[in-house]
Amino acid sequence: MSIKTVSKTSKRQQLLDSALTLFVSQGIDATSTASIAKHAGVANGTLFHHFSSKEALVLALYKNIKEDFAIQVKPFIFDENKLKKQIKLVWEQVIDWAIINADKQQFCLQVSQYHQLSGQVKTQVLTEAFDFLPKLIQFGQQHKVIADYPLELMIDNAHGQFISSTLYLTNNPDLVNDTRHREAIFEMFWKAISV
Amino acid sequence: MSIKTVSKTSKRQQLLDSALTLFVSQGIDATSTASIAKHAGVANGTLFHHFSSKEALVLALYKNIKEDFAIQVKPFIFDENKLKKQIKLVWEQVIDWAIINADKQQFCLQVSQYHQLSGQVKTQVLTEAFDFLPKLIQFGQQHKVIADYPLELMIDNAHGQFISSTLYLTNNPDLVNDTRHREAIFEMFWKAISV
DNA sequence: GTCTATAGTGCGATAGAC
DNA sequence: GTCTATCGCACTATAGAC
Repeated sequence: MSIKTVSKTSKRQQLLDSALTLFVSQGIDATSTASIAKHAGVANGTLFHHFSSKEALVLALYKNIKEDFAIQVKPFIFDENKLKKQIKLVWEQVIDWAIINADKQQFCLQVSQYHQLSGQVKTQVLTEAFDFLPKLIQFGQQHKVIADYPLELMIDNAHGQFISSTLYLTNNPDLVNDTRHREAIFEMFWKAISV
Repeated sequence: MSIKTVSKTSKRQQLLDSALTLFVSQGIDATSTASIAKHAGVANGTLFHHFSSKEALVLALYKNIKEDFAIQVKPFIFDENKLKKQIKLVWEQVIDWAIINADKQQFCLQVSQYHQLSGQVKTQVLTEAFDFLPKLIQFGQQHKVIADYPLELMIDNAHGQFISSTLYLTNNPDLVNDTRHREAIFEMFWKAISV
């Protein structure tokens, strides 16, 4: 890897990092491309060399985050005898990721209401990154551990409970390591989706 | 009520109606005050006579919607012997409202990510309008029908499941009257919050 | 209370030198 | 690949006539 390549990657990454910081603190629309470049310590025009438009920057950031997130929490094998434990582990990992990466989680919520990106594109990013989710649910349904409600509905419900749980913990940081609250959060989720 | 007053109320309401339509189809930030005035059939400056700023317009619209919503679904008395039925009724009313008023529901989601309005103001609107919600949950907990998880957590969880359920039905309009799906939606919610 | 006209600002994106 | 400089446009909010 040449020095040039390192420099290239670096400026691009600096722009992504600065964009995340500013988007989360000000909102996406309220953050100008000029302010992102300034915060990243690069020139105005450099941003448009790496990203063809502001929308393209937002999408690239969104994709990076969701793909990293999915890789970190993806379980590789399903074990029918330990399925509840396995799902609990995934659930706790997912919650922990969202607490530790509160800024990235917040940005993803912003993107969900960012009209300049089409719903189709956003859905595609999600379904490609989280392809293991339908498999895990169907596996649980086949082994009579997960209730057999419609698949899409269960995914949306799980997503909704994930978001509300992480918002709750982010707004009450002192409860992140409180066993009673963490157990209650998982219990509600588990009772909802299990047989 | 004089003709003048009627006319005043009318233009103001036309502005609110047009704002809702344009916000939902384009996003709040992407909708200019000029385009709202044009859509409402009034002059540019008239908007700023009724609302001191764009933010004030957004807040007024948000308050109107949340207060109307809360009034429509608020139960007046709690009956310990029919509590599950009563909660199911409220739940179905709440879901039905969000489906019928899909634009208003969508706008509320946009507001939740609208940084120009402080989180404090938004929370205040919600807690004042939905003051019956903590009372209902605590009543259920006292009568051993609702699980005694922390109150705020249950409210957030219910809110999360409400949002995911209405998104699911809005994206799949043919399922709105499908009994299997509607039952599954309530069952997940009920299992999560009940003892 | 409603209008027209516009002030004043800040934005996304491009051009062209290095 | 990075920079400086800037174009052209759209926006919020105000001023002042009616």
